[in-house]
Amino acid sequence: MADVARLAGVSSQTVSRVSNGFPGVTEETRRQVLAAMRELGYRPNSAARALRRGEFRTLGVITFSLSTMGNIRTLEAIATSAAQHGYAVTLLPVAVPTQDEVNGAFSRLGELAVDAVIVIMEIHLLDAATVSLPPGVQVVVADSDAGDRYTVVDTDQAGGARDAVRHLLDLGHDTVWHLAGPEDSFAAQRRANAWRGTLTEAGRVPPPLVRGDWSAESGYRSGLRLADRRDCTAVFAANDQMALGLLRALHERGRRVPDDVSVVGFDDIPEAASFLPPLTTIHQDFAEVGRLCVEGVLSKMRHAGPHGTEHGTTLVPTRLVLRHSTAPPPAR
Amino acid sequence: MADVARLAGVSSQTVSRVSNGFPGVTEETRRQVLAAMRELGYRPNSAARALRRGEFRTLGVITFSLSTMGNIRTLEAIATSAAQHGYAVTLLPVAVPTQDEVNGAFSRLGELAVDAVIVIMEIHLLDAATVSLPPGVQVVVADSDAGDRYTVVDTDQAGGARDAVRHLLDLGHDTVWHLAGPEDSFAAQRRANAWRGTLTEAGRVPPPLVRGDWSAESGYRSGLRLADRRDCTAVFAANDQMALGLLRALHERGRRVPDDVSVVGFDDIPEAASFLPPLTTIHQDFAEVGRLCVEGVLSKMRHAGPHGTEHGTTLVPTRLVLRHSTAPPPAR
DNA sequence: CCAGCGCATGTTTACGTAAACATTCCGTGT
DNA sequence: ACACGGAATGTTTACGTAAACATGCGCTGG
Repeated sequence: MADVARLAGVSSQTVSRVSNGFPGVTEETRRQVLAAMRELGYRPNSAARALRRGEFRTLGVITFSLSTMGNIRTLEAIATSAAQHGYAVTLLPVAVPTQDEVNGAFSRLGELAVDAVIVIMEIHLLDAATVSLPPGVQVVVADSDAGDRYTVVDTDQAGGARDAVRHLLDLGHDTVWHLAGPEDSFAAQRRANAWRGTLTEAGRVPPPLVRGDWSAESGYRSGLRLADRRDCTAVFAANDQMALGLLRALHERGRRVPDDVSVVGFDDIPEAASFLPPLTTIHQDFAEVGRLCVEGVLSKMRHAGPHGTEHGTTLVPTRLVLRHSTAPPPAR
Repeated sequence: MADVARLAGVSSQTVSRVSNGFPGVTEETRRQVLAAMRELGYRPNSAARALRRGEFRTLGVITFSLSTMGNIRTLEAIATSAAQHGYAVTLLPVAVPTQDEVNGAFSRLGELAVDAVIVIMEIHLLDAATVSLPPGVQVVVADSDAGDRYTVVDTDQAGGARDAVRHLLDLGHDTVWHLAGPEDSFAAQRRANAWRGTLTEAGRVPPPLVRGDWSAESGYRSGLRLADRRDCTAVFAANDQMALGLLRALHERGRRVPDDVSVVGFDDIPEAASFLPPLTTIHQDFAEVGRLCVEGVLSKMRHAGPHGTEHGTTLVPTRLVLRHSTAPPPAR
C-alpha cells in the first residue's frame, strides 16, 4: 500500500480510501491511484484488513458429509447468496455426526476467521456444543427445528408431507404407507408425524411405519417387504432416493407403478423426472433456504442487541410436482 | 492475550508460546496459562495471526455450481483432507461458467484470505483468468487436462472409458455406441476419444457419437433415438445420470436391458445400484482426487521454488463395477 | 477583503500476534 | 567460589490496514 501511495504521489490513507470506495477523493486522484494499483499488482491484504476492521466478511458453514442432495443445494445457495453480500464462505466439515466431532468443529471455529455461522445439521447434536461459541458470533440453523433456542430456516416438511398424503388420498387410496427416514433425523420425524396426522385427520388408519435410512438401497429392501402386501396401494417415501429403491423393488416383484401401487417422493432431485416411471414428488426450494439463512444471519449481525436476539423459525413452502408415479388405486 | 498474560502472571509472549504449542515453557507455567485462557474465554485472533504469520491456513476452492455429483464429492474430500492438515476451505462459487464470471472469481480471490487455490473446472475458461492471481498463490486443477500449464489431478477418464468399452466388446457385442457428455467438457471429450480409440484398436467401426449434456433428461431424449436402431446392442453412457435416462427410454420402447441392449455408465453414483436394472458402471474415486488435490497444493506451497514449480498430471484409477445392465448381445 | 467553512488529503495511531533479540536464573564443571 | 551454558521467560518491534484527528487550500458571503 505504501508503494502504491508513493507511485501515485499520495498518502497511504488516500489509497485506502480509493480501495474502499470511500468518498472524498477527486476523480483525478482516484484514477492515478487505481493506475498505480494496477501497475504494482496491489492486492489489499485481507488479514490486515480483517484485523483493522474487526470482521472477516466470512460466513462459516458447519455440515455433515455433503452426501445428501439437500445439504449440497443449500450450501450452494448459501455460497451464492453470501457472495452477493460480499461475504465468503468457509466450510467446516464434520466427518462423523458424533457429539465429539461437533464439539471439535465448534472449537476449531472459535479460532477460525468467521463472523457468523450457519449450521446445516440436526439440532440434537448442537445443544451441548454451542456454548463454546465465541461471543458475538451469530448462528442460524438450517434443516432442523428448535426455533425457540435458535434461529431456524427450514423447508416446510410438514406441509410437504401433508400435500403428498392428501394427493394420494384424493386419488382414492384407502390409506397411505410411509417409508420414513432414519429415526434421529428431525426432518424425517416431521414428515412422518405429518403423514400420520394427515391420515388420522382424514379418518384413516395409518399402517405401520416402514423405516429406511434415506438410501436407495434401504428403499429397495423396504420395498421388497411392501411389495408382498396386496393392501399396499400407495406409498409416500420420505425422499426420492428411497423412492427409487422402492420403484425397483416393486418392479422386481411384478407390481406396476402407478397401476398397482402409487409412489410419491420428497425432494425432487433432478433425476426424479427420469425414474421409471417419472416420480411424483414434493419439491423443496433449497435455494430459498440457503438465501434465507444468509440474510437471516446477516441481519442478526447487524441488529444484534445487547441481550441477544429473539429466535424463530422461517418455513419455506414446498410444491407438489405431479409426474407419472401416482394413479387411482386398482379396482378391487 | 494481554489479559491472559496478566492473569497468568506471565508475558504475552509466553501466552503465544503456549497457544502455539512451542517448547521452552515449563509444564507448570503452561498449566497456569491454559487455566487463564479458559477462564477468560480467550481465542486467538486469526486475523492478527494471519497478518503476523503471513499465511491464512486456508485453501480456496473455485467451482461451478455444485450440481454434479463428482464436484461435490471432490469438494467434500478436499474439505476433509484440508481439515486434517489444519487448513480451512473457503468456497468461491462461480454462478455461470462464462469467462467474465471466472475472471471475477479470480479477482475477488485476489483479496481473499487464501493461501492456495484448487480449481474444479474445465480448463479452457481458466486460461485467461489465472494471470490475475496474486503471485505465490499455488493452483491445482481437478477435473481437467493441461498438465503442461497447471498441476492437475484427475480421474483416469481414458482408462475408465477403455474398460467400459472392452467389457462390452468382451461380452460379444460387435460395437459400442457412446452417449457422450457436452462438447465443451474435457472429461466428456476424453471419454469419447478413448471410446473411439478402443473400438478402432479392436478393429471395430465406431458408430456415430450421440451427444448429451450430462442430464438424465438428455439421456432420455438420446435414448429414444437409440432405441429404434436394432443394430444398437451396447451403449456406453458418459455418466450415470444419462444412463438413467437411457434406461428409461429403452424401457419405454420395449427394449429390455440387458437382454436386448447392454448399458454401462460412468461415475458410480450411489443410486446406480438401484437403477432398473442395477447399473454396471465405472467407479470414480473422488475422495482420492480431493485428497491428492490438497496434498498437491500443500506440497507446492512448501517447495515453491523461485522459478515456479513444474506441472504435471496425476491420474486416479477407476474401477469397473459389474452389476446387471450388461449381458452378451441377443442371438441374431 | 478577510473570516470562516468545507472539501481533499496527510499524519498518527492501534488492531493482536509472533519473530527476534534481551534478560534472568539455575546448575555444573573447574 | 566463580565463570559459563542453557533453559525459561520478558521486551521490542513489525506485519498492513483504516479510524481518528490534523492540515491546507480554495471559495463564499458579509
